[in-house]
Amino acid sequence: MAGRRSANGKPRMAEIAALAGVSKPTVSKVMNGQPGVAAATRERVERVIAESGYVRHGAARALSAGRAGSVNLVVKEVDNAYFAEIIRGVEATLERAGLSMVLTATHDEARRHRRWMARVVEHGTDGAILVLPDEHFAQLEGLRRQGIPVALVDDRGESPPGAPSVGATNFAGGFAATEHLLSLGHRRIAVVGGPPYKSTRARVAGYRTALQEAGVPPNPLLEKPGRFVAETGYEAARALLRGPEPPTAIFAGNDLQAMGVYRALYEAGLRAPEDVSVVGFDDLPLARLLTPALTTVRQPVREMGALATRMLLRIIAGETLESTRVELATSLVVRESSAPPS
Amino acid sequence: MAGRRSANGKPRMAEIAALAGVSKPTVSKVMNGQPGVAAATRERVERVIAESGYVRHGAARALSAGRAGSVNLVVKEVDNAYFAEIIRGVEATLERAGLSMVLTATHDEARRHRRWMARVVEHGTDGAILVLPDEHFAQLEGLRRQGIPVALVDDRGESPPGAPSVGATNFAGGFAATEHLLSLGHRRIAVVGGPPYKSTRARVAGYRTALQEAGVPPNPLLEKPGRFVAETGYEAARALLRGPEPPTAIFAGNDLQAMGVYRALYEAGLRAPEDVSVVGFDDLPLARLLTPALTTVRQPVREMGALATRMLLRIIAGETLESTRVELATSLVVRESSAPPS
DNA sequence: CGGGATAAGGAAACCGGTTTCGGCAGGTGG
DNA sequence: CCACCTGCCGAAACCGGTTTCCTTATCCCG
Repeated sequence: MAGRRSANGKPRMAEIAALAGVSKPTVSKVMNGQPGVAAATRERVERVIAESGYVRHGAARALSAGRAGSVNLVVKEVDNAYFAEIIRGVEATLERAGLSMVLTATHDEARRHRRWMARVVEHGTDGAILVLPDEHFAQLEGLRRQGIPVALVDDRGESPPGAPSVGATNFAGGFAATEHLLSLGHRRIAVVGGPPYKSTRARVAGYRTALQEAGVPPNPLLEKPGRFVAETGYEAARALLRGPEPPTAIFAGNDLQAMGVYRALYEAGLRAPEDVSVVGFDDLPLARLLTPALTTVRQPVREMGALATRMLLRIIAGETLESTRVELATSLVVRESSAPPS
Repeated sequence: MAGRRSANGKPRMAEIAALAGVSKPTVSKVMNGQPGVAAATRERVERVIAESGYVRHGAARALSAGRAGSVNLVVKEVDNAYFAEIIRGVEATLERAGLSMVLTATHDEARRHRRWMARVVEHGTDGAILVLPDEHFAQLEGLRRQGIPVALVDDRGESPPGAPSVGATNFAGGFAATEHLLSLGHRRIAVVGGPPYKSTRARVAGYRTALQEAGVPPNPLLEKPGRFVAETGYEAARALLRGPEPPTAIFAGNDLQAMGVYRALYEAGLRAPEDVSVVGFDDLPLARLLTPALTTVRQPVREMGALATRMLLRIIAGETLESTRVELATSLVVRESSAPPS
């Protein structure tokens, strides 16, 4: 009985076929835009589909066609503007390709690696995009051994061979930020670092190089460690401001840290940029909303997500990528938080 | 040949069965923890599974078992702290339940409704969570007619019957914020509204009621419309500050608008809270990071997402919910941006 | 007008699990 | 010693599409 509905009441392809007076394969061909169907037949089937509001059963499609129709995006945290921007870029690109996005958060807990990896694999996605992966090489390799194509965003520079990765020109960004402060006349420029990613180190390296080229001797007291959260920017700035020779400018490792720096200044009764200039990194949407609006190094985060997605889609499609590592350009965005020292 | 691998090289259940010297159904029972397997057999199968790193094929599982193992979360935008918090709450709850989260963004484009609805249905999720749905009743009804359980977060108050919805006590929040400002001695208190959601109107209603109870006559000039983006808070505040009788306090419709208010104050050379007190709504993570830290009405956004998810899971499990509408309590969080008028 | 090429469409196999149902072995009670 | 029950396990059907392959109808040209 082709006209019978499935248990949950959703119409099945066989029913559509019966209504249109054709067979299942013909309906399938119509829905997938494949040739081999007469124009009149095609139109008739399409009308029946439209009228009945028929939607294919995803799982069945995935099973028989071998594609899941979804890509898994793995981030550390969801509630973080940086990751949100990447999610946005990935989402937009997948949407255009007609794929769904499955979001997995690792919460940065090493012991959960196996869990989410199993989840990713079991959900049966067509590929995975990992952002700032902390995972060891071996675990990534495990994903790929399961036959799941992988693309990386802002990785630590240990990508397994064959997995494309998208980053930004962090060195150039750190250099530009520092050069900007130097050109304003600053000499005592502090920097707040981030976690030991390759990208973070490159930013600090750019900072050091810019100082060196300007003939400013390096000062270890002005280099503070941190993580990519506001608190560490706050702590670092507090320590710096209380130090023997407080800086006239602070280059924060990212925009969130810069917010922490703002807070430290606020509590100390100081103002940016009058007393201390502040420069961030990332140019998250909130950077321009802060008061004063934050001078920062723009990292095309959304585009990085979009590009990684496009690369992944090409791998899934079976194409071979010419370059497996791409770095998008950073650019300095001068706003209100930087000015010549008083 | 049970030992043969599938085209993509992933081991299949038949292979595992062969390795363990049992049949497919037995492996299936073991993996699903079903009875009818001797302890010794179970252990043997489990060892083989562990050793081979076998992971079930999600699509096949979804097809035959009738459950997809994923829930679709539909939001307007991904790169918005409010939605990010909800995503976080949903993600955590689903993760605990062993389900995957599929994220769909509507981008608030009415003409795309059919598109994402089709995507949601076709991906074959077990249920959907809609946040701040703009959709018409009929379209929501369409989703449910497809047999997809739905839960709503912060809806406009037109939920179709049977779909649970989670909100917050917006009226009480608006009331508390205004009462706080009144108790500080403010009388000229402005409010910036949001889009015409039920929840937004309730906030303004709370504001009006608080003023009324305090014997402060309503002043239409102090009520500005807006949307939930920083720009409208900025515009509204600018207009208010330039008006004939500028307010001594501004109650922004949400935290993003409050950032816009901050900017307007900054550009006017005014400070919060010395010149103008500012109160927000939501208590997004960034509220406490701003300078001055924002006094705001806390809305348990993450919990709202988590609760909606739990309700959805119960519907999926076939349970009947006793109450279909839940409102979580808001609470005033006093920080630095509010003080007595000077 | 006959034979080969081409296009349209359908029957059946298949994807990889889950579920149903029946068989068989071993234990128990009469 | 036999009938009956229980627990363990596997053969086969099934989920709802896609793909392969073959049949049939139509067309074209010598």
